[in-house]
Amino acid sequence: MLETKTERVCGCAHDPATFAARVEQSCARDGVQLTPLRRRVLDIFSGSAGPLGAYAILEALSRREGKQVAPPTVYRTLDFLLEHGFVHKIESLNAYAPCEHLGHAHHGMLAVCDACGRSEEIEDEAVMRAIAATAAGSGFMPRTVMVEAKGLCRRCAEREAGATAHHRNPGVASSTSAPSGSRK
Amino acid sequence: MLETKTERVCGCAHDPATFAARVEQSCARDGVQLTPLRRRVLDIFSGSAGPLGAYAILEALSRREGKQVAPPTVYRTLDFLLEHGFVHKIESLNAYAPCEHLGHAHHGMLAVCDACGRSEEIEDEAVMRAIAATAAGSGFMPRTVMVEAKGLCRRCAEREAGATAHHRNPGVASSTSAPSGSRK
DNA sequence: CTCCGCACTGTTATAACATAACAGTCTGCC
DNA sequence: GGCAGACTGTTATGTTATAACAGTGCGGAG
Repeated sequence: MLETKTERVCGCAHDPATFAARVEQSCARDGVQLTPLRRRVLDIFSGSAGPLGAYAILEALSRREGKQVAPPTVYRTLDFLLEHGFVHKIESLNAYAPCEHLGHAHHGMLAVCDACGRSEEIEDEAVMRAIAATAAGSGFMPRTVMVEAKGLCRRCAEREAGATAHHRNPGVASSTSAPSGSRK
Repeated sequence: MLETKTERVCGCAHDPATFAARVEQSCARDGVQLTPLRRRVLDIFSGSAGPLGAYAILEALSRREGKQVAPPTVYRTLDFLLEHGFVHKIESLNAYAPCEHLGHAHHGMLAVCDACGRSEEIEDEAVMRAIAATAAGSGFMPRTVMVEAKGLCRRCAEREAGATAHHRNPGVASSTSAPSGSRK
C-alpha cells in the first residue's frame, strides 16, 4: 500500500505536474486555442496540491504576471476550461480542480478530503447508473449530475488511524498541512 | 403512473404548506428551541414554491417584520435549520430548500428543475450504497455526500414534450419560464 | 435577590465569490 | 485598408457569507 500514483482502469495519469502539458496536447489535437493566459492558469493548477478558488488563481496569476489581474480575466479563463472539461467546479467549495480524466466524459464523483484539502475524481459508472435509475423512477430527467463527497482520503485516514491508535480524536485535522488553495 | 403526489415508501407528506407545522412538532418533541424568528423563516419556506436564496429569505423576513433584517440573522437561522436537518443547502444554487423527509437521515439526491426552479428530494439507498462502495474502493472515507441533479421535473418534461411533440427534443430546456425562487 | 452564564438576536463592517458592460488589441481574411 | 472575430483589459457592481462585538432575556447557583 505504498503507491501514491492512483492507478485506475482508464489508465489516466493523474499527475498534476503534467496536467498543463496534457491539456496542451489535447488542445493542439482538437484545434482549440490555448492562449498564454490560459496556459498560465493551467500551470497554476499544475503547481497546486488541491482545488483552487478563483481568487487564489487571481493572486497566483497576478504574482506571476507581475501586475494586478482583475476577476473577469480569471473567470473567463475558468469558463473556457470548464467548457472544455479541463477543470471541474467543486460547488461545495466554490473552487476549481483540474480534471483527472481528460478525454473521457466526466461520469464520476468528486471526493474532497477534509484534512488535506485535496480532491480526487473517482470514476464510476455504477453510481451514475443508480442515479439515472432513481431519477427515472420519479419522472425526473437529469441533464447534469453532481456528486461530491467530503471525508478523509486514504492517506489522511491512515494517518489519523495511526496517530490516534489508542485514544480517539476529533475527526478533522485542524491546521494539518492545508495545501495552498483550500479555504474555509 | 398517473399520480402527482409523489408517494414514497417513507410516507412523508411533502406538503410545503404544512412544513413549518411539522418542524414545530418535531422541535416540541425533541426539546429544540423553535423561536419566533426561526418559526417565521420556516413559514417563509412553507410559502415558497422553490428553493430560496439567503437574501431572498432576508427580504421576505424584512417585509414580514416591517424592518430591515441583517444577513447574520438569516444565516444564523439557516445554520440552526441546517444543523437540525430541517432544511438542505443546494450547493449548486447557493440556495436552501425545506427538507422533504423530516425525521429520517438524508440519504437522497436533490433534483432541481431547470424549467420551474423547484427542487425535489429523492430518497434512494441504492445510490448511496453505490457511492459508498465506490468510495471504499478507492480508500476514501466519506463523511457527507451530496448528490445534486439538474434537469427537468416530470411536470416540466411532460409540458415540453407536449409543446414540441413532433419536432426537436434535445431534452434540455432553453429559456423556459423560471419562477420565484430560482436565480441565476 | 443578585449575579452569572447561556442562548439568542441585533448591528456594523467586511470578506469572498461572481458578473455586467464596455474598451482595446491582435490576427486572419477579403 | 478595413472588417470580423476571438481574446484580454478595465471599471464598476452584484451576490453570497462571515467576523466581531453589543444587547437582551431567562434560568440556576449562591
